[in-house]
Amino acid sequence: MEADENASDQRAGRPRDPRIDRAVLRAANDLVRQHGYADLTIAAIAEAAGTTKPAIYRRWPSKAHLVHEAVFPSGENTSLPQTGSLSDDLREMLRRTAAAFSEPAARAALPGLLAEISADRSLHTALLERFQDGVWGALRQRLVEAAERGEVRSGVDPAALLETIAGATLMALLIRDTDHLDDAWVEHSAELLTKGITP
Amino acid sequence: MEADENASDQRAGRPRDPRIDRAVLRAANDLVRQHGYADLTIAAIAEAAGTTKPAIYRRWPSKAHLVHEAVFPSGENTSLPQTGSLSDDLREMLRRTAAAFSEPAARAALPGLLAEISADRSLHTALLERFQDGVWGALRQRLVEAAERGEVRSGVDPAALLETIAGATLMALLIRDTDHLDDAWVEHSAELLTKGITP
Amino acid sequence: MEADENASDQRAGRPRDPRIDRAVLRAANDLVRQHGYADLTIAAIAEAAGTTKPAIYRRWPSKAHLVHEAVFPSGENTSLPQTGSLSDDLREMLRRTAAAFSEPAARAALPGLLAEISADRSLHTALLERFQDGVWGALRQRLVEAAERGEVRSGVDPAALLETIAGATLMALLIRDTDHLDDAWVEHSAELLTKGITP
Amino acid sequence: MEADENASDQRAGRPRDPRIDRAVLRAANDLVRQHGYADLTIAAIAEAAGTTKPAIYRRWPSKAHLVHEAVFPSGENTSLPQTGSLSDDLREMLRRTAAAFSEPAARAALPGLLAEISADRSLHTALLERFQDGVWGALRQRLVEAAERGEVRSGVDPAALLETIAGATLMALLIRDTDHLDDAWVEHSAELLTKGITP
DNA sequence: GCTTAAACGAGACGGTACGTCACGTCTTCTA
DNA sequence: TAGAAGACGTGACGTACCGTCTCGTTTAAGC
Repeated sequence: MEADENASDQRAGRPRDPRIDRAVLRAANDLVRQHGYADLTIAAIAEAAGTTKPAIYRRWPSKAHLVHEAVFPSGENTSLPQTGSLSDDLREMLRRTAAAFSEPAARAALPGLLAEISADRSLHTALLERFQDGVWGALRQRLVEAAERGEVRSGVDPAALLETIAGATLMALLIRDTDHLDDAWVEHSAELLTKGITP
Repeated sequence: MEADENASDQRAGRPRDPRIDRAVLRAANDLVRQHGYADLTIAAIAEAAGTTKPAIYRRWPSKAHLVHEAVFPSGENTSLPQTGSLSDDLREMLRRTAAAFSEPAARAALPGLLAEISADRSLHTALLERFQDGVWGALRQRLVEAAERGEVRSGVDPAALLETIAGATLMALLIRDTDHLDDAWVEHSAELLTKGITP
Repeated sequence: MEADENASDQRAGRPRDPRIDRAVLRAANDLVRQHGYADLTIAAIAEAAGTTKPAIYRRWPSKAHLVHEAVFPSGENTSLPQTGSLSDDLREMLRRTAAAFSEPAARAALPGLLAEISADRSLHTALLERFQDGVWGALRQRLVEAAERGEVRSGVDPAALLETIAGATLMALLIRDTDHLDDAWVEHSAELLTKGITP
Repeated sequence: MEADENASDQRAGRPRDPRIDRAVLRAANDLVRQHGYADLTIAAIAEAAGTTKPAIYRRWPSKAHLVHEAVFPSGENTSLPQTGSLSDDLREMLRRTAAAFSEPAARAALPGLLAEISADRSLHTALLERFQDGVWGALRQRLVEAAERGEVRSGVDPAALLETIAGATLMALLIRDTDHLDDAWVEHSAELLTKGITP
């Protein structure tokens, strides 16, 4: 992220053991899926990862920072397939958001993460960036292109549309009993939003 | 929960002091607004209300049950004005949801409440009922009526629409920096959804 | 200790469980004897006593306060036998001090306690009172009586003599390898001090 | 410990920087005086000395070993002036012990050192040697000479007398509030012990 | 001049205890 | 029986310091 991290990346002192980073992220993902966010303790993560609490606190300032990284890894595939159709783009976007939020670890962690986000600005920023750099960025680009082609009526705010997609997905998962959102839900929601934004 | 409050509400022994109920709800509302949900403690509520922890636990089974009652009082005005226009109904619905969620205590408590809801079925039920009995019930009725008049295209699921409204509102508040959602947001969202559901 | 603790000793709220006090003191005494003062942890004491850390911290402000009470119980027999001879009094005093300091728990705890005493005024006071109320008070009285009978040369300071007795005993235990100070040591020290204070 | 410092002291590799030894000893002395033994950390000493923890652990095996060297430097003046009088020798001995123990760094460190000594044999040996080689050795010699001249009654154990001197001094400093022991204390104690050992 | 080996600064490491906090319950006395 | 008061077991918190280790970088002595 910073320019001075390339060449002489090596900071003084003993370097952090990257195996610990990986083991902790994996343990956090496992445990949050098994026990839920509230019953997740740093000590348990440390033990499952074969390390100690201080080693974790050296890397992440809080449980939320750790879990958000464990549950939404940054390296996820972000490229939307070329569909050429705004309707298909929306459908794919909904499918992906639903899939990401339904993934067991994410489903277990999201409500807790949202609670902490609303009380911690640094987390807020970190989580938003993680999504902007991922799937959402791609859709925003498609929307802009579609608008240029005249397929989107003027007055549609891309950011608001993304909020609606994410919010509808989240709320559906929170309210419904089901474990995941099926194709019918995706279809139904895509139709609603497509009709909502076409001229 | 309400069934045991019938005719012979009077149980043996000293009756509960209703002033404590009121003082606790008021204190919970104040404190959650000032310190947020996570930093809210039962002991602090008890002290601010001039009573004690056991007196609170006699009335509410957990912090979440108390706060959800303190933040979304059951006696709120629920009747939608007669507009006759589905578009106006939607707009009013969005306005009310945004207002309810933006109210300082609700804003501070909602994320925390959602986190606990997703881990506690009885809370889940309680919070949903509170909303179904309130504003959401009215809109559902309007939707059904509008559908009968042919103003809503077939295939629109009222429950999904409500989820979308609530989710979009919640997500906008979570993501944006602003304290409240302005009229432009309401207008924009109403237009999106109106177009989305009309035949 | 305070006058208002008699009649209405009962403070509001649930009273402390006296069995916990006893169990903790016994456990502290056991553990300090087995593992030494430095390796003694509050958590281990709590576990051995069948209780918890907060219950201990409610009663004693620090490990040192707890241990000093566990190792030098206040109810010890304090009355010196009537000997009528200053020399015998001194010998008995040395014997008792040596016995008290040599008792396994005391031997294990004393160096650590002294270290904490020198950094904590409240402990300083507490430990001194514990001894003044015990054996040392009796000897001081004997010295005064002997001085009145002319058996002690003027210029002898009772406090300094007590310091010498306690200091010699402590230092002998710290420096020597032996577990306890034998009769020969008592005899030898008594003779030194008797000759030192007679006119 | 000293044996490997003979002729070919020079081991392969970069030699240790003697300025670090001096800086660490000075920093330890300063810090123990300011903050006391318990609140003294190796990291703080390292920082104050402008070096690092490993450099310290390369030189001293533990905090106690370092502090005992920092607080009782080995090069102190040890020769007692020739008085020819046992009484004067005792007085001088008490004066020196009181001075050594009252020196601010020693006063702050002694109780903590004693606590660690009683749990670590190697420290025990090291601290005793430091004193035997210093002032105490001289007095022991005087006592033997005085005994040969018949100025000391038979049955007086030089070791026990030294213990009494050191113990009385230590205890006086532990118990009293004063910063140092004045001449009156020295006089009083010297008289007590002189009378105690003369035939 | 090159090699070698240890000291150096920096800082992460596993480990362990700390003292505190809030939970929700229980026990006492009093109203 | 409610209420005020406060102790209870439980369990996690985040921090601190220990003494060790692993880096990359000097610094001499010896070849």
